[in-house]
Amino acid sequence: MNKVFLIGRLTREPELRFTPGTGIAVANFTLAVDRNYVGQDGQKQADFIPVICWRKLAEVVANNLGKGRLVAVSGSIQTSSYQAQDGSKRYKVEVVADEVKFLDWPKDNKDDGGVDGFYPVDGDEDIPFR
Amino acid sequence: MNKVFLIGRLTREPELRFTPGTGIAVANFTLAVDRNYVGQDGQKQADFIPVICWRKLAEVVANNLGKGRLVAVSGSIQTSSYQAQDGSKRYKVEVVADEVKFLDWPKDNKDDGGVDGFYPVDGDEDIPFR
Amino acid sequence: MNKVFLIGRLTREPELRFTPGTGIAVANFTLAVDRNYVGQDGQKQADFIPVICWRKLAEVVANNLGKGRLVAVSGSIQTSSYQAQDGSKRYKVEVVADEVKFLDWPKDNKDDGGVDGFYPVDGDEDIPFR
Amino acid sequence: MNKVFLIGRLTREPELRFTPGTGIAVANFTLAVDRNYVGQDGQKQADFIPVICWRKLAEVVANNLGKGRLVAVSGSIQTSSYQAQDGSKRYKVEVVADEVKFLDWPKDNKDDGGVDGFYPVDGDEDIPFR
DNA sequence: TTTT
DNA sequence: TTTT
Repeated sequence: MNKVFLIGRLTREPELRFTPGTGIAVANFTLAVDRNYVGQDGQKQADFIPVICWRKLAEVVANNLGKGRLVAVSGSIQTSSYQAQDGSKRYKVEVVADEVKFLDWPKDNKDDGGVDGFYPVDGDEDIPFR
Repeated sequence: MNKVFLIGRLTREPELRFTPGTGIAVANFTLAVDRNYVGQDGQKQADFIPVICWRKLAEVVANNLGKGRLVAVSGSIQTSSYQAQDGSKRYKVEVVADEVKFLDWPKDNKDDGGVDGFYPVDGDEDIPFR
Repeated sequence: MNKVFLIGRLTREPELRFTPGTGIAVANFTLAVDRNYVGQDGQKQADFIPVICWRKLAEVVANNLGKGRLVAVSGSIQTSSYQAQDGSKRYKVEVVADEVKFLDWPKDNKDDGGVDGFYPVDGDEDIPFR
Repeated sequence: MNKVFLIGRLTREPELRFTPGTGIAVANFTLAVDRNYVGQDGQKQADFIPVICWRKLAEVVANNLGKGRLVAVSGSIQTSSYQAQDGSKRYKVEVVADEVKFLDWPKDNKDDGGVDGFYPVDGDEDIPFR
């Protein structure tokens, strides 16, 4: 069992890429998740969690989310290792999202029509994926 | 919201340390969490997740767990940054445990007496903490 | 381990009561949580989950939330049994909240001033409790 | 979002049934989940949570689990209403499992062969489902 | 109706 | 008895 639930805001635009041979969509973003407590010396009060998602979910995320947007993410923790430029082994820990739920919608958003009624209004729209 | 649930096995003995000035106990271990799927090319089938715990929980973990033990962990994801030896900034992602539940007990364990039947057998013992 | 995470909307005002002798605050509400799928025959598309909370959290909830508000709840499932009016034994299953995070704020809300910008806007406000 | 994680023991054998027309497998069981705290007056220290599962998972559960077995369940809370015998409306709250992980294996178990190597040993075996 |  |  490996389950994660996060609610936080994107620190920047998601990055969308495609796997070289197979052309599968991958999106990366960082989620700023506020801590409930404050550091005794005013230190960092948020965790900045790297999130990755794949395929249809990657595209929905890349096409609909931007810096500052509030989302809920469910998924799991994935670890991997890779070779750094200096040849040393480095370890990566990130969250693989399998659901991303939009929890707000920009107030100044003008585009509130949307094709064929699909439109993530009021955070009550689930992302179709997989 | 920042919630994590893991079930897996310790890859080695937990490391117990104490904070310099204040002497607060900290334990670190890595949890091997099996994936449900297998890589198409026989790749890695487990995630190796760094876990940290504090105070009483750190001591209970260090005194009772060892390599191969099966546990359930609940907690949250914590990120931090630090200076690497070469001066570059590096990022760390780990799980801060706030509950660790023992789910097995070594079969070859001889010490199965304990006062008045109190003994963390069968994974039904909750770790008192905080 | 007994952990629950929900995101949904209140179906009505929370009910605030106090325990008879001790005067401890208790609040009850129902959370409508949309399902991701639709019934093949247009059946119910939401679960209506009973939630209870205690003490300070009960008061914050009762004083700040109303019908239609979007929240995230973390807690656990609690079961109990009781005597029905006809003397038969009945079983109750509900969620005991230990965190409630506000995820929206009513649009027509006039009270958006607050001292020095502190105001639970944008779902980024954590409920202090316990 | 509607997510549940439980670790507990079955209070009895699972019940396996099949839907009337379509013959889909359904299994029901109750999970006894110990509470971390004790009632001030020695009250109940466990929650008895109704769990339902479907199809392949229902069959695996019914064929492999019995009273007292320790499992981890992930799933969601589902509510429904029905007509009681006296005509009154009654509400049901239960957990729909989508993963069940075996965490122990009976000590006195003689049947440790199993067809084609499939055998839930050491709690490290995931239930294949869906 | 409750498990260890 | 159900929310948007």
